[in-house]
Amino acid sequence: MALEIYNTLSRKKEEFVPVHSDRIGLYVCGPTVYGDAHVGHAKAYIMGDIVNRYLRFRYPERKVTYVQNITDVGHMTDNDDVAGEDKLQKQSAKEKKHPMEVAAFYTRRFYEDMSALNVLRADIEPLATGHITEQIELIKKLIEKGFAYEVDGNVYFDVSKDHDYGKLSGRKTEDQEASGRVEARSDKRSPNDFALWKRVDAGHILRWPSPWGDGFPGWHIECSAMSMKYLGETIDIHGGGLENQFPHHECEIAQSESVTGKPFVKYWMHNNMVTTGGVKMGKSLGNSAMLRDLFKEYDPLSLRFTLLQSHYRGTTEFTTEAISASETGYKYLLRSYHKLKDVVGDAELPEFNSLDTPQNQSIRDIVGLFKEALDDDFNTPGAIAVLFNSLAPMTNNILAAGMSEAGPKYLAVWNALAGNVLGILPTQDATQTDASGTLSSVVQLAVRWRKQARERRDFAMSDTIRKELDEAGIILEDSKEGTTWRMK
RNA sequence: GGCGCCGUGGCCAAGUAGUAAGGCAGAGCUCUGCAAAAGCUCCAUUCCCCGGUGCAAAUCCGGGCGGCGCCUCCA
Repeated sequence: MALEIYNTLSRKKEEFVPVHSDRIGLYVCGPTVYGDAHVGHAKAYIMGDIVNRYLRFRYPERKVTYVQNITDVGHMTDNDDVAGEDKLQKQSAKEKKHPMEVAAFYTRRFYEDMSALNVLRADIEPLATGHITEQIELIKKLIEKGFAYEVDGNVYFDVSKDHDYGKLSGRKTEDQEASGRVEARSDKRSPNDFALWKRVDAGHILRWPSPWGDGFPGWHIECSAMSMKYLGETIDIHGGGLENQFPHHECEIAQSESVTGKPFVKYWMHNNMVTTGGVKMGKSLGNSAMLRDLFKEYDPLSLRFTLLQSHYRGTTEFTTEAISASETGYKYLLRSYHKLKDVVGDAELPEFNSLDTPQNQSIRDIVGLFKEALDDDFNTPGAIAVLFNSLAPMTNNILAAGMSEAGPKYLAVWNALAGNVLGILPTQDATQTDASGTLSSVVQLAVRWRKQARERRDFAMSDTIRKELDEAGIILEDSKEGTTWRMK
Protein backbone atom coordinates (compact mmCIF):
# COMPACT_ATOMS: atom_id res chain seq x y z
CA MET A 1 0.00 0.00 0.00
CA ALA A 2 1.44 3.31 -1.08
CA LEU A 3 0.47 6.93 -0.74
CA GLU A 4 -0.76 8.29 -4.05
CA ILE A 5 -0.90 11.99 -4.81
CA TYR A 6 -2.64 13.63 -7.74
CA ASN A 7 0.12 15.55 -9.44
CA THR A 8 -1.00 18.54 -11.47
CA LEU A 9 2.11 18.15 -13.63
CA SER A 10 1.03 14.76 -14.95
CA ARG A 11 -2.71 15.18 -14.35
CA LYS A 12 -2.89 11.83 -12.65
CA LYS A 13 -2.35 10.09 -9.35
CA GLU A 14 1.25 9.06 -8.79
CA GLU A 15 2.85 6.98 -6.08
CA PHE A 16 4.58 9.27 -3.61
CA VAL A 17 8.32 8.61 -3.64
CA PRO A 18 10.18 11.28 -1.64
CA VAL A 19 13.17 12.95 -3.26
CA HIS A 20 15.41 12.22 -0.28
CA SER A 21 15.52 9.12 1.87
CA ASP A 22 15.58 10.92 5.19
CA ARG A 23 13.44 14.01 4.77
CA ILE A 24 10.40 15.47 3.05
CA GLY A 25 10.01 19.10 1.96
CA LEU A 26 6.54 20.63 1.81
CA TYR A 27 5.75 24.17 0.68
CA VAL A 28 2.33 25.79 0.55
CA CYS A 29 1.77 29.30 -0.80
CA GLY A 30 0.71 31.49 2.08
CA PRO A 31 -1.66 34.45 2.11
CA THR A 32 -1.16 38.01 1.01
CA VAL A 33 -1.89 39.79 4.25
CA TYR A 34 -4.03 42.79 3.50
CA GLY A 35 -7.37 41.46 4.76
CA ASP A 36 -9.00 38.84 6.94
CA ALA A 37 -9.16 35.19 5.94
CA HIS A 38 -12.33 33.67 4.50
CA VAL A 39 -13.59 30.14 4.02
CA GLY A 40 -11.52 29.69 0.87
CA HIS A 41 -8.34 30.30 2.84
CA ALA A 42 -9.56 27.77 5.39
CA LYS A 43 -9.98 25.11 2.70
CA ALA A 44 -6.50 25.73 1.28
CA TYR A 45 -4.63 25.76 4.56
CA ILE A 46 -6.57 22.88 6.05
CA MET A 47 -5.51 20.91 2.98
CA GLY A 48 -1.90 21.88 3.63
CA ASP A 49 -2.36 20.95 7.27
CA ILE A 50 -3.73 17.51 6.42
CA VAL A 51 -0.83 16.83 4.06
CA ASN A 52 1.60 17.98 6.74
CA ARG A 53 -0.03 15.93 9.50
CA TYR A 54 -0.47 12.80 7.41
CA LEU A 55 3.11 12.82 6.13
CA ARG A 56 4.36 12.98 9.71
CA PHE A 57 1.99 10.18 10.73
CA ARG A 58 2.85 7.98 7.77
CA TYR A 59 6.60 8.61 7.55
CA PRO A 60 7.68 8.90 11.19
CA GLU A 61 11.23 8.00 10.21
CA ARG A 62 11.59 11.03 7.95
CA LYS A 63 12.00 14.66 8.90
CA VAL A 64 9.11 16.62 7.43
CA THR A 65 9.79 20.32 6.96
CA TYR A 66 6.77 22.45 6.23
CA VAL A 67 7.34 25.94 4.85
CA GLN A 68 4.56 28.44 4.36
CA ASN A 69 5.33 32.01 3.40
CA ILE A 70 3.61 35.26 4.24
CA THR A 71 3.32 37.61 1.29
CA ASP A 72 3.78 41.01 2.83
CA VAL A 73 4.74 42.79 -0.36
CA GLY A 74 1.77 44.48 -1.92
CA HIS A 75 2.18 43.61 -5.59
CA MET A 76 -0.04 45.05 -8.19
CA THR A 77 -3.75 44.66 -8.66
CA ASP A 78 -3.21 45.43 -12.31
CA ASN A 79 -0.69 44.08 -14.74
CA ASP A 80 0.07 47.56 -15.95
CA ASP A 81 3.24 48.85 -14.34
CA VAL A 82 2.01 52.39 -14.22
CA ALA A 83 -1.64 52.19 -13.34
CA GLY A 84 -1.38 49.23 -10.97
CA GLU A 85 -2.29 49.68 -7.37
CA ASP A 86 -0.35 48.07 -4.57
CA LYS A 87 -2.84 46.16 -2.43
CA LEU A 88 -1.00 46.72 0.82
CA GLN A 89 -0.39 50.35 0.06
CA LYS A 90 -4.04 50.83 -0.82
CA GLN A 91 -5.16 49.19 2.41
CA SER A 92 -2.63 51.20 4.40
CA ALA A 93 -4.00 54.44 2.99
CA LYS A 94 -7.48 53.31 3.94
CA GLU A 95 -6.47 52.40 7.50
CA LYS A 96 -3.98 55.23 7.87
CA LYS A 97 -1.23 52.79 8.78
CA HIS A 98 2.20 52.01 7.43
CA PRO A 99 1.99 49.11 4.94
CA MET A 100 4.09 46.95 7.23
CA GLU A 101 1.71 47.71 10.08
CA VAL A 102 -1.16 46.49 7.94
CA ALA A 103 0.78 43.36 7.03
CA ALA A 104 1.69 42.64 10.66
CA PHE A 105 -1.89 43.19 11.77
CA TYR A 106 -3.42 40.80 9.26
CA THR A 107 -0.62 38.29 9.72
CA ARG A 108 -1.48 37.99 13.39
CA ARG A 109 -5.16 37.67 12.61
CA PHE A 110 -4.45 35.05 9.98
CA TYR A 111 -2.61 32.89 12.49
CA GLU A 112 -5.35 33.41 15.07
CA ASP A 113 -7.95 32.17 12.61
CA MET A 114 -5.82 29.24 11.56
CA SER A 115 -5.17 28.25 15.17
CA ALA A 116 -8.90 28.28 15.83
CA LEU A 117 -9.24 25.84 12.94
CA ASN A 118 -6.53 23.72 14.55
CA VAL A 119 -4.19 24.26 11.61
CA LEU A 120 -0.68 23.52 12.86
CA ARG A 121 1.92 26.22 12.34
CA ALA A 122 4.49 25.53 9.66
CA ASP A 123 8.06 24.87 10.71
CA ILE A 124 9.28 27.92 8.83
CA GLU A 125 7.09 30.92 8.08
CA PRO A 126 9.26 33.24 6.01
CA LEU A 127 8.26 36.76 5.09
CA ALA A 128 8.72 37.95 1.54
CA THR A 129 10.13 41.23 2.85
CA GLY A 130 12.67 39.30 4.88
CA HIS A 131 14.10 37.69 1.78
CA ILE A 132 14.64 40.60 -0.59
CA THR A 133 18.35 39.79 -0.78
CA GLU A 134 17.69 36.22 -1.84
CA GLN A 135 15.21 37.37 -4.44
CA ILE A 136 17.66 39.89 -5.88
CA GLU A 137 20.35 37.21 -6.05
CA LEU A 138 18.01 34.94 -7.96
CA ILE A 139 17.13 37.71 -10.39
CA LYS A 140 20.82 38.48 -10.94
CA LYS A 141 21.45 34.85 -11.82
CA LEU A 142 18.54 34.84 -14.24
CA ILE A 143 19.94 37.91 -16.00
CA GLU A 144 23.44 36.37 -16.10
CA LYS A 145 22.08 33.21 -17.67
CA GLY A 146 20.13 35.17 -20.23
CA PHE A 147 16.66 34.30 -18.98
CA ALA A 148 15.82 37.82 -17.87
CA TYR A 149 16.30 41.36 -19.12
CA GLU A 150 16.14 44.81 -17.61
CA VAL A 151 14.27 47.74 -19.08
CA ASP A 152 14.47 51.07 -17.29
CA GLY A 153 14.47 49.71 -13.74
CA ASN A 154 12.08 46.84 -14.43
CA VAL A 155 13.32 43.29 -14.81
CA TYR A 156 11.32 40.73 -16.74
CA PHE A 157 11.58 37.01 -17.25
CA ASP A 158 11.88 36.17 -20.94
CA VAL A 159 9.35 33.40 -21.44
CA SER A 160 10.63 32.64 -24.94
CA LYS A 161 13.91 31.39 -23.41
CA ASP A 162 12.11 28.77 -21.35
CA HIS A 163 11.21 25.95 -23.68
CA ASP A 164 8.89 24.04 -21.43
CA TYR A 165 7.04 27.07 -20.13
CA GLY A 166 3.39 26.12 -19.75
CA LYS A 167 3.96 22.51 -18.72
CA LEU A 168 2.05 22.87 -15.47
CA SER A 169 -1.03 24.67 -16.71
CA GLY A 170 -1.07 23.20 -20.21
CA ARG A 171 -0.95 26.63 -21.75
CA LYS A 172 0.83 27.54 -24.92
CA THR A 173 2.12 31.05 -25.18
CA GLU A 174 0.93 31.29 -28.79
CA ASP A 175 -2.64 30.62 -27.68
CA GLN A 176 -2.44 33.35 -25.12
CA GLU A 177 -1.17 35.81 -27.66
CA ALA A 178 -3.89 34.82 -30.07
CA SER A 179 -6.51 35.48 -27.44
CA GLY A 180 -7.04 39.07 -28.33
CA ARG A 181 -6.78 40.03 -24.70
CA VAL A 182 -6.07 43.69 -24.32
CA GLU A 183 -2.54 44.12 -23.14
CA ALA A 184 -1.70 47.25 -21.25
CA ARG A 185 1.10 49.40 -22.54
CA SER A 186 4.30 47.90 -21.31
CA ASP A 187 8.01 47.74 -21.93
CA LYS A 188 7.96 43.95 -21.96
CA ARG A 189 9.35 42.26 -25.06
CA SER A 190 6.38 39.90 -25.02
CA PRO A 191 3.06 40.10 -23.20
CA ASN A 192 3.80 36.69 -21.71
CA ASP A 193 6.93 37.88 -19.97
CA PHE A 194 6.44 38.50 -16.29
CA ALA A 195 8.02 40.86 -13.81
CA LEU A 196 10.85 39.80 -11.54
CA TRP A 197 11.56 43.27 -10.23
CA LYS A 198 9.51 46.41 -10.46
CA ARG A 199 10.65 49.99 -10.36
CA VAL A 200 8.72 52.27 -8.01
CA ASP A 201 7.59 55.83 -8.32
CA ALA A 202 8.14 58.46 -5.66
CA GLY A 203 4.95 57.81 -3.72
CA HIS A 204 5.55 54.14 -3.17
CA ILE A 205 6.33 53.34 0.48
CA LEU A 206 7.46 49.71 0.34
CA ARG A 207 10.73 49.85 -1.63
CA TRP A 208 14.19 48.38 -1.59
CA PRO A 209 17.43 49.28 -3.31
CA SER A 210 18.60 46.94 -6.04
CA PRO A 211 21.12 46.84 -8.87
CA TRP A 212 18.31 48.17 -11.06
CA GLY A 213 17.28 50.99 -8.77
CA ASP A 214 14.63 51.28 -6.05
CA GLY A 215 11.77 48.89 -6.40
CA PHE A 216 10.17 45.74 -5.12
CA PRO A 217 10.18 42.11 -6.21
CA GLY A 218 7.65 40.58 -8.56
CA TRP A 219 5.01 38.39 -7.03
CA HIS A 220 6.34 35.01 -8.19
CA ILE A 221 10.00 35.28 -7.25
CA GLU A 222 9.47 35.17 -3.48
CA CYS A 223 8.22 31.59 -3.45
CA SER A 224 11.13 30.41 -5.60
CA ALA A 225 13.66 32.14 -3.38
CA MET A 226 12.25 31.00 -0.07
CA SER A 227 11.40 27.49 -1.17
CA MET A 228 14.92 26.87 -2.45
CA LYS A 229 16.57 28.55 0.52
CA TYR A 230 14.89 26.34 3.09
CA LEU A 231 13.99 23.16 1.22
CA GLY A 232 16.61 22.86 -1.49
CA GLU A 233 16.52 23.08 -5.26
CA THR A 234 14.04 20.23 -5.68
CA ILE A 235 11.27 19.85 -3.15
CA ASP A 236 8.75 17.07 -2.73
CA ILE A 237 5.40 18.81 -2.60
CA HIS A 238 4.28 22.33 -3.42
CA GLY A 239 0.64 23.15 -2.80
CA GLY A 240 -1.73 26.02 -3.25
CA GLY A 241 -5.06 27.13 -4.60
CA LEU A 242 -6.13 26.18 -8.08
CA GLU A 243 -6.18 29.79 -9.19
CA ASN A 244 -2.45 30.00 -8.53
CA GLN A 245 -1.68 27.29 -11.03
CA PHE A 246 -1.39 29.95 -13.67
CA PRO A 247 0.36 32.25 -13.71
CA HIS A 248 1.93 32.02 -10.26
CA HIS A 249 3.12 28.43 -10.14
CA GLU A 250 3.99 28.32 -13.81
CA CYS A 251 6.25 31.32 -13.28
CA GLU A 252 7.81 29.80 -10.18
CA ILE A 253 8.77 26.75 -12.21
CA ALA A 254 10.19 28.86 -15.02
CA GLN A 255 12.36 30.99 -12.72
CA SER A 256 13.57 28.20 -10.50
CA GLU A 257 14.36 25.62 -13.15
CA SER A 258 16.06 28.19 -15.36
CA VAL A 259 18.46 28.96 -12.53
CA THR A 260 19.14 25.45 -11.26
CA GLY A 261 18.55 23.28 -14.31
CA LYS A 262 16.79 20.85 -11.97
CA PRO A 263 13.13 20.03 -11.37
CA PHE A 264 11.73 22.58 -8.90
CA VAL A 265 8.92 20.46 -7.48
CA LYS A 266 8.16 16.76 -7.76
CA TYR A 267 4.47 16.84 -6.87
CA TRP A 268 2.21 19.83 -7.43
CA MET A 269 -1.03 19.84 -5.47
CA HIS A 270 -3.90 22.25 -6.08
CA ASN A 271 -7.02 22.58 -4.02
CA ASN A 272 -10.30 23.54 -5.61
CA MET A 273 -12.56 26.45 -4.79
CA VAL A 274 -15.17 27.00 -2.15
CA THR A 275 -18.39 27.96 -3.87
CA THR A 276 -21.60 29.47 -2.66
CA GLY A 277 -24.64 29.12 -4.85
CA GLY A 278 -22.36 27.36 -7.30
CA VAL A 279 -20.14 30.40 -7.71
CA LYS A 280 -16.57 30.78 -6.53
CA MET A 281 -16.08 32.55 -3.25
CA GLY A 282 -13.42 35.17 -3.76
CA LYS A 283 -11.97 38.24 -2.19
CA SER A 284 -12.67 40.36 -5.22
CA LEU A 285 -16.18 39.01 -5.72
CA GLY A 286 -17.39 40.23 -2.35
CA ASN A 287 -19.20 36.97 -1.60
CA SER A 288 -16.69 35.62 0.90
CA ALA A 289 -17.75 34.35 4.27
CA MET A 290 -15.11 35.64 6.68
CA LEU A 291 -13.86 33.14 9.21
CA ARG A 292 -14.13 35.57 12.10
CA ASP A 293 -17.81 36.05 11.45
CA LEU A 294 -18.47 32.33 11.16
CA PHE A 295 -16.66 31.63 14.42
CA LYS A 296 -19.32 33.65 16.22
CA GLU A 297 -21.99 31.23 15.03
CA TYR A 298 -20.19 27.92 14.64
CA ASP A 299 -17.54 25.91 16.40
CA PRO A 300 -14.39 26.44 14.28
CA LEU A 301 -13.67 22.75 14.45
CA SER A 302 -17.05 21.88 13.00
CA LEU A 303 -16.19 24.23 10.16
CA ARG A 304 -12.94 22.32 9.72
CA PHE A 305 -14.94 19.11 9.81
CA THR A 306 -17.33 20.43 7.17
CA LEU A 307 -14.48 21.24 4.82
CA LEU A 308 -12.86 17.84 5.39
CA GLN A 309 -16.10 16.17 4.35
CA SER A 310 -15.46 17.13 0.76
CA HIS A 311 -12.33 16.28 -1.18
CA TYR A 312 -9.70 18.99 -1.59
CA ARG A 313 -9.72 18.64 -5.38
CA GLY A 314 -13.46 19.08 -5.65
CA THR A 315 -15.36 22.26 -5.08
CA THR A 316 -17.04 22.65 -1.72
CA GLU A 317 -20.51 24.09 -1.80
CA PHE A 318 -20.64 26.27 1.25
CA THR A 319 -23.83 27.28 3.00
CA THR A 320 -24.62 27.78 6.64
CA GLU A 321 -27.03 24.85 6.25
CA ALA A 322 -24.10 22.69 5.20
CA ILE A 323 -22.15 23.56 8.35
CA SER A 324 -25.17 23.03 10.56
CA ALA A 325 -25.80 19.63 9.02
CA SER A 326 -22.26 18.39 9.34
CA GLU A 327 -22.00 19.91 12.81
CA THR A 328 -24.72 17.52 13.96
CA GLY A 329 -22.72 14.58 12.66
CA TYR A 330 -19.52 15.97 14.10
CA LYS A 331 -21.05 16.28 17.56
CA TYR A 332 -22.12 12.65 17.37
CA LEU A 333 -18.49 11.64 16.89
CA LEU A 334 -17.35 13.91 19.69
CA ARG A 335 -19.86 12.48 22.14
CA SER A 336 -18.54 9.01 21.48
CA TYR A 337 -14.98 10.24 22.03
CA HIS A 338 -15.80 12.22 25.17
CA LYS A 339 -17.67 9.37 26.80
CA LEU A 340 -14.72 7.10 26.17
CA LYS A 341 -12.34 9.71 27.51
CA ASP A 342 -14.43 10.07 30.69
CA VAL A 343 -14.46 6.32 31.25
CA VAL A 344 -10.73 5.94 30.66
CA GLY A 345 -9.96 8.86 32.95
CA ASP A 346 -6.33 9.10 33.97
CA ALA A 347 -5.42 5.58 32.91
CA GLU A 348 -2.18 5.35 30.98
CA LEU A 349 -2.64 5.03 27.23
CA PRO A 350 -0.66 2.54 25.17
CA GLU A 351 1.63 3.82 22.41
CA PHE A 352 -0.41 3.98 19.24
CA ASN A 353 2.27 2.16 17.26
CA SER A 354 2.29 -0.71 19.73
CA LEU A 355 -1.33 -1.51 18.83
CA ASP A 356 -0.45 -2.81 15.38
CA THR A 357 -0.49 -6.47 16.39
CA PRO A 358 -2.68 -9.49 15.58
CA GLN A 359 -4.11 -9.29 19.09
CA ASN A 360 -5.75 -6.00 18.16
CA GLN A 361 -7.30 -7.09 14.90
CA SER A 362 -10.29 -4.74 15.02
CA ILE A 363 -8.02 -1.75 15.64
CA ARG A 364 -5.79 -2.91 12.80
CA ASP A 365 -8.81 -3.06 10.55
CA ILE A 366 -9.95 0.43 11.46
CA VAL A 367 -6.49 1.95 11.06
CA GLY A 368 -6.05 0.07 7.80
CA LEU A 369 -9.24 1.49 6.33
CA PHE A 370 -8.34 4.96 7.56
CA LYS A 371 -4.91 4.84 5.94
CA GLU A 372 -6.34 3.38 2.78
CA ALA A 373 -8.59 6.41 2.45
CA LEU A 374 -5.86 8.99 3.07
CA ASP A 375 -3.37 7.09 0.93
CA ASP A 376 -5.74 7.68 -1.94
CA ASP A 377 -4.81 11.30 -2.56
CA PHE A 378 -5.79 12.43 0.93
CA ASN A 379 -9.41 11.29 0.73
CA THR A 380 -10.57 12.91 3.96
CA PRO A 381 -14.30 12.22 3.37
CA GLY A 382 -13.40 8.54 3.21
CA ALA A 383 -11.32 8.79 6.38
CA ILE A 384 -14.22 10.44 8.18
CA ALA A 385 -16.56 7.72 6.95
CA VAL A 386 -14.29 5.23 8.75
CA LEU A 387 -14.89 7.13 11.99
CA PHE A 388 -18.66 6.95 11.46
CA ASN A 389 -18.71 3.35 10.24
CA SER A 390 -16.18 1.76 12.52
CA LEU A 391 -14.50 3.76 15.24
CA ALA A 392 -17.53 5.41 16.83
CA PRO A 393 -19.78 2.30 16.75
CA MET A 394 -16.95 0.18 18.15
CA THR A 395 -16.35 2.75 20.87
CA ASN A 396 -20.03 2.78 21.77
CA ASN A 397 -20.01 -1.01 21.96
CA ILE A 398 -17.07 -0.94 24.33
CA LEU A 399 -18.79 1.62 26.51
CA ALA A 400 -22.00 -0.41 26.58
CA ALA A 401 -20.13 -3.61 27.43
CA GLY A 402 -17.91 -1.98 30.04
CA MET A 403 -14.77 -3.50 28.52
CA SER A 404 -12.29 -1.44 30.47
CA GLU A 405 -9.07 -2.94 29.06
CA ALA A 406 -10.07 -1.94 25.52
CA GLY A 407 -10.82 1.64 26.56
CA PRO A 408 -7.28 3.03 26.69
CA LYS A 409 -6.41 1.33 23.41
CA TYR A 410 -9.32 2.88 21.61
CA LEU A 411 -8.70 6.24 23.15
CA ALA A 412 -5.16 6.07 21.79
CA VAL A 413 -6.66 5.33 18.37
CA TRP A 414 -9.01 8.31 18.62
CA ASN A 415 -6.13 10.56 19.59
CA ALA A 416 -4.01 9.38 16.69
CA LEU A 417 -6.56 9.34 13.88
CA ALA A 418 -9.13 11.97 14.76
CA GLY A 419 -6.71 14.02 16.86
CA ASN A 420 -3.24 13.98 15.33
CA VAL A 421 -4.08 13.29 11.72
CA LEU A 422 -7.46 14.92 11.07
CA GLY A 423 -7.12 17.50 13.83
CA ILE A 424 -10.82 17.49 14.66
CA LEU A 425 -10.62 16.75 18.38
CA PRO A 426 -10.84 19.76 20.69
CA THR A 427 -7.47 20.57 22.18
CA GLN A 428 -9.19 21.77 25.29
CA ASP A 429 -12.59 20.79 26.66
CA ALA A 430 -15.03 22.10 29.21
CA THR A 431 -13.70 19.96 32.03
CA GLN A 432 -10.29 21.57 31.62
CA THR A 433 -11.59 25.12 31.70
CA ASP A 434 -13.48 24.13 34.85
CA ALA A 435 -10.25 23.17 36.57
CA SER A 436 -11.45 24.21 40.01
CA GLY A 437 -14.55 22.09 39.56
CA THR A 438 -16.90 24.90 40.51
CA LEU A 439 -19.27 24.40 37.64
CA SER A 440 -19.22 20.66 38.11
CA SER A 441 -20.12 20.98 41.79
CA VAL A 442 -23.06 23.21 41.08
CA VAL A 443 -24.39 20.97 38.33
CA GLN A 444 -23.97 17.93 40.58
CA LEU A 445 -26.07 19.70 43.19
CA ALA A 446 -28.86 20.31 40.70
CA VAL A 447 -28.63 16.71 39.55
CA ARG A 448 -29.02 15.49 43.15
CA TRP A 449 -32.08 17.67 43.72
CA ARG A 450 -33.58 16.47 40.47
CA LYS A 451 -32.93 12.88 41.49
CA GLN A 452 -34.86 13.42 44.71
CA ALA A 453 -37.73 14.98 42.77
CA ARG A 454 -37.82 12.00 40.45
CA GLU A 455 -37.80 9.58 43.35
CA ARG A 456 -40.94 11.16 44.70
CA ARG A 457 -42.28 11.17 41.13
CA ASP A 458 -42.38 14.96 40.98
CA PHE A 459 -41.73 15.01 37.26
CA ALA A 460 -42.81 18.61 36.86
CA MET A 461 -39.94 19.72 39.10
CA SER A 462 -37.57 17.23 37.48
CA ASP A 463 -38.36 18.52 34.01
CA THR A 464 -38.08 22.15 35.10
CA ILE A 465 -34.58 21.58 36.44
CA ARG A 466 -33.54 19.87 33.22
CA LYS A 467 -35.13 22.55 31.07
CA GLU A 468 -33.55 25.44 32.93
CA LEU A 469 -30.12 23.85 32.86
CA ASP A 470 -30.63 23.33 29.14
CA GLU A 471 -31.32 27.01 28.74
CA ALA A 472 -28.07 27.68 30.60
CA GLY A 473 -26.25 25.48 28.08
CA ILE A 474 -26.03 22.28 30.10
CA ILE A 475 -27.58 19.06 28.91
CA LEU A 476 -28.63 16.29 31.32
CA GLU A 477 -28.97 12.74 30.11
CA ASP A 478 -30.50 9.95 32.18
CA SER A 479 -29.38 6.36 31.88
CA LYS A 480 -29.50 3.21 33.94
CA GLU A 481 -26.23 4.18 35.62
CA GLY A 482 -27.50 7.60 36.62
CA THR A 483 -27.52 11.09 35.18
CA THR A 484 -24.64 12.58 33.21
CA TRP A 485 -24.19 16.16 32.08
CA ARG A 486 -22.33 17.95 29.34
CA MET A 487 -22.02 21.37 27.83
CA LYS A 488 -24.08 22.01 24.72
C1' G B 1 -10.85 32.72 -28.58
C1' G B 2 -7.37 29.28 -25.63
C1' C B 3 -6.70 25.87 -21.32
C1' G B 4 -9.33 22.99 -17.72
C1' C B 5 -13.11 21.08 -14.33
C1' C B 6 -17.92 19.42 -12.95
C1' G B 7 -23.22 17.30 -13.36
C1' U B 8 -24.49 10.92 -8.03
C1' G B 9 -31.29 10.35 -3.55
C1' G B 10 -34.74 16.34 -0.42
C1' C B 11 -29.60 18.77 0.95
C1' C B 12 -24.09 17.98 1.48
C1' A B 13 -20.83 14.30 -0.53
C1' A B 14 -17.24 9.68 -1.65
C1' G B 15 -16.67 6.36 -5.53
C1' U B 16 -12.77 6.40 -12.48
C1' A B 17 -14.81 -0.67 -15.01
C1' G B 18 -17.18 -5.58 -11.17
C1' U B 19 -22.54 -4.46 -9.84
C1' A B 20 -24.15 2.92 -5.66
C1' A B 21 -19.44 4.91 1.08
C1' G B 22 -20.68 8.43 4.67
C1' G B 23 -23.21 12.75 6.95
C1' C B 24 -27.78 15.73 7.44
C1' A B 25 -32.96 15.61 6.93
C1' G B 26 -37.22 11.90 7.02
C1' A B 27 -40.10 7.11 8.73
C1' G B 28 -40.66 3.02 12.24
C1' C B 29 -38.92 0.27 16.53
C1' U B 30 -36.05 -0.84 21.35
C1' C B 31 -34.82 1.55 25.91
C1' U B 32 -37.42 5.42 28.92
C1' G B 33 -42.08 8.70 33.72
C1' C B 34 -40.96 12.10 29.69
C1' A B 35 -36.86 13.86 26.95
C1' A B 36 -32.06 13.11 25.37
C1' A B 37 -28.34 9.69 24.34
C1' A B 38 -27.42 4.93 22.36
C1' G B 39 -28.90 0.77 19.36
C1' C B 40 -31.80 -1.66 15.33
C1' U B 41 -34.58 -1.23 10.65
C1' C B 42 -36.21 1.51 6.25
C1' C B 43 -34.97 5.55 2.78
C1' A B 44 -31.07 5.96 -5.42
C1' U B 45 -32.69 -1.41 -9.51
C1' U B 46 -29.68 3.73 -10.21
C1' C B 47 -25.55 7.91 -11.06
C1' C B 48 -27.93 15.02 -16.64
C1' C B 49 -29.51 12.99 -21.78
C1' C B 50 -28.44 9.98 -26.32
C1' G B 51 -25.36 6.62 -28.79
C1' G B 52 -20.85 3.25 -28.68
C1' U B 53 -16.90 -0.32 -26.76
C1' G B 54 -16.68 -4.36 -22.99
C1' C B 55 -18.95 -10.60 -20.03
C1' A B 56 -19.50 -6.19 -17.10
C1' A B 57 -19.79 1.30 -17.16
C1' A B 58 -21.76 6.22 -12.50
C1' U B 59 -16.83 4.93 -14.01
C1' C B 60 -13.92 4.25 -20.90
C1' C B 61 -15.12 6.61 -26.04
C1' G B 62 -18.29 9.98 -29.23
C1' G B 63 -22.27 13.57 -29.40
C1' G B 64 -25.75 16.78 -26.83
C1' C B 65 -27.65 19.77 -22.69
C1' G B 66 -26.52 22.40 -18.16
C1' G B 67 -23.06 24.65 -14.53
C1' C B 68 -18.22 26.42 -13.08
C1' G B 69 -12.92 27.84 -12.92
C1' C B 70 -8.34 29.91 -15.08
C1' C B 71 -6.25 33.01 -19.04
C1' U B 72 -5.65 40.31 -14.56
C1' C B 73 -4.95 40.32 -7.91
C1' C B 74 -7.32 36.16 -5.44
C1' A B 75 -6.70 29.99 -1.27
